[in-house]
Amino acid sequence: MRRTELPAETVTLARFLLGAVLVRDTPRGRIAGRIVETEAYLPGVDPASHAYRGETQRNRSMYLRRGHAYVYFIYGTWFCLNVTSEAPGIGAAILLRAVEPLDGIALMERRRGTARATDLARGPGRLAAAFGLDRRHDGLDLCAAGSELWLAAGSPPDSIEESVRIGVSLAADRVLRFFEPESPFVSGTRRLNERR
DNA sequence: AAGAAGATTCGCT
DNA sequence: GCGAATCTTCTTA
Repeated sequence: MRRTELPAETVTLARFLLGAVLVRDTPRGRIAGRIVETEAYLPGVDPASHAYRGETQRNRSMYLRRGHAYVYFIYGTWFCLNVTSEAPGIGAAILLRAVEPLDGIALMERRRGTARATDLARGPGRLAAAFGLDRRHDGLDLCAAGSELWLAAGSPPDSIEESVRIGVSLAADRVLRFFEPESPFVSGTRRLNERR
């Protein structure tokens, strides 16, 4: 698989990442999935972004140059993986919400405790769990040669659908979620043009 | 120092 | 559909 070059603007990157492949190379083998759902957390004024109130210990990685991993822990149980999206010093990122499992499916099944393909990585917490991601992966360069976790070129979706972001209470009306509408691996119930 | 909220998921009703 | 689980982080509600 070939590495990808990333576009330089957050929403553009959120759309670009659909169809790209997330890869983790572990001693037990390769885990890979095709990205089918993303959410943008914008630079500047975005009250829903972890970077809205400035840099803190937790969101430090969001300020890395585009193409780095920002992994955070939430609800006492789950990790979520983001791809940073702007220039160094600007806090912004794309949340990876769902992938279609491609490689390492047995590893994913073991980590997730299910064999149902559409439940392996549908939702950001499940995705990170299926890939075995945690704090160790925070700040990794997803475009670096030899990186354990990296982004590969894939196949672009036939079409892209948009909606409001899922699970956010602030700036809840902003249409910043992007997904492949035909994919059964997409999370959430808000599909197709729902823009509450 | 303490408390509330959170970019979620799962199981039960 | 609703609430619990579970704990880190930030704010001071």
